[in-house]
Amino acid sequence: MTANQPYRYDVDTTAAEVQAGHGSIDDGAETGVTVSIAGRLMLRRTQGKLAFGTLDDGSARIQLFAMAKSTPDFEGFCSLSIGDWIGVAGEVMKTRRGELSVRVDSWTLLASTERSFPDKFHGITEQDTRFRQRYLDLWVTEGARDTFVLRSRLMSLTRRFLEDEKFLEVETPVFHPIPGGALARPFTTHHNALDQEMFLRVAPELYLKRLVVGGFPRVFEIARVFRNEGLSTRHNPEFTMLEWYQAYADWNDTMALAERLIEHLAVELTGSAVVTYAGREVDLTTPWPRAALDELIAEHAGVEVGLEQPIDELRAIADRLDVHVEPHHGPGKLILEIYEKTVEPNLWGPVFVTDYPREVSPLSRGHRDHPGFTERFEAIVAGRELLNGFSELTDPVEQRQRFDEQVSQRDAGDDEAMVVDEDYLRALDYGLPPTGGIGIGIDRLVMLLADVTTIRDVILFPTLRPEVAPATVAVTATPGEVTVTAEKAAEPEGGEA
RNA sequence: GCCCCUGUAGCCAAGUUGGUCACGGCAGCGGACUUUUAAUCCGAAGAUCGUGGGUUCGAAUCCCACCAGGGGCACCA
Repeated sequence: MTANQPYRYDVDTTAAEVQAGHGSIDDGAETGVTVSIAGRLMLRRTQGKLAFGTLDDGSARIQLFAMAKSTPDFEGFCSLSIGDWIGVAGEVMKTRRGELSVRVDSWTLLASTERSFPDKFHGITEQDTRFRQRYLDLWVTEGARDTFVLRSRLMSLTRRFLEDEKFLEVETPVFHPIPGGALARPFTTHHNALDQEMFLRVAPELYLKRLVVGGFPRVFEIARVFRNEGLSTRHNPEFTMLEWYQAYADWNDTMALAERLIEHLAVELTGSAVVTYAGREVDLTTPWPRAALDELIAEHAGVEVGLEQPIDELRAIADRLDVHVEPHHGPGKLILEIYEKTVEPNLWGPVFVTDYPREVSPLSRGHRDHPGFTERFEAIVAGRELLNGFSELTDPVEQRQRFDEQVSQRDAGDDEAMVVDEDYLRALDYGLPPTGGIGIGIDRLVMLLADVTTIRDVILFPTLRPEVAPATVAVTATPGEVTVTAEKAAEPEGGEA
């Protein structure tokens, strides 16, 4: 059928526009308005000399009304398959039963489906089929498209918001010679020509701050980042992080801007600053409360913790609270672990948790009046960590010390600890002005505003094991040559690769 | 990485104390039908029961291993 496939088709409206423009006409009435639309045939009801179809063009569904006496190739129209792409031109009218329809005065098959579409009523229930064949899921699962439309609008609104604040959108490398900017295990890869091991970025942070050094005082990036960690309803190995850096600003400015952005997105996308997530309300109206991490521990766990306490005492508290402890954990890490165990599950938010220990915040500037802690904050919204920011550490000498501490932690067995980035230190040597910065998990923000509880419902193609065994797919080391031997792999298509 | 659950035609789905057990629906195929709405009606067809072993006279059903997915735990955002 593709042999006769037309090269193009003139479309002049959408199903949603037809519904919006003519929904109120009388039953059985005609409008005199002729439209041309295209999409997939999702339902079909033939009835002798009449046929009804349901066309979905991605915007909405609209009924097609065909009559043997006026529809060209009526037999052919009746034998279309569910899932076929067609273009239809005809008058907008309403049937006697009051269904707004486009009368099929002419129609064109644009593409036929060679595979049966899923059950027209039940759709797809197997989760992996939904993710692997998202192109079907988007058609047959109620609301599946809406989430991704919301995601797109969120991206667009975010860009506009930051641009209005005079931020410049930039793109920084995905291949990093040194992984940095977050405490996370990276993916590794190899560049043949350079014979160089490379890391996929775990965060764009260090490059973005280099750009502040370079004279862009307000920069942001919507960055796909990669972390070699487990999968869960809240984690996908590749995910999207918004980061921005603002010169001459501190963490207070950054918190204020972040809460304002999120309130703005909620109002624009859901119509209200009060959103419902998993059946429970979250009021995103600014300002959000701020609470120091050690004070929260005192409040929720009833214990006083401080960096001046002997490490054994902290270990004892951790043990008593059934907190997981590793030998290489210092006092700051212990306090963070105690917080995550005793406080975080009880927070719904929104709330800015502030004052993280220096030991676990190697890129954050020391707190101006809370020794041993930093001007770092995370926001908990709907019970989840949504963002992480701080007054940036600008002093190259102290930054080197922090890197060295990270190296010690790595040597002590923490494989998520950072390594020294000499070029970043060199950049700091040239002077980084006071700067506030932040990273916001975009996928989780979409989950919040779309009210979905699994990250796989906000990522079009989430990471899954391949359907074919990896061993059957061989990628040669020769540049430009990729050999795919898997049985189910796509057969070569003609034309350029 | 650990624990629990799931896997029956393109899709949905019954059957899991082992014995006409492969029920049924949608889609597809053939036919009827001039206002349907998951259209309806009639007819014919479609299944290595995730894969591979094992137990048994007999396995979708019991056992083992493996593959894939989901949920939870752990780690992170």
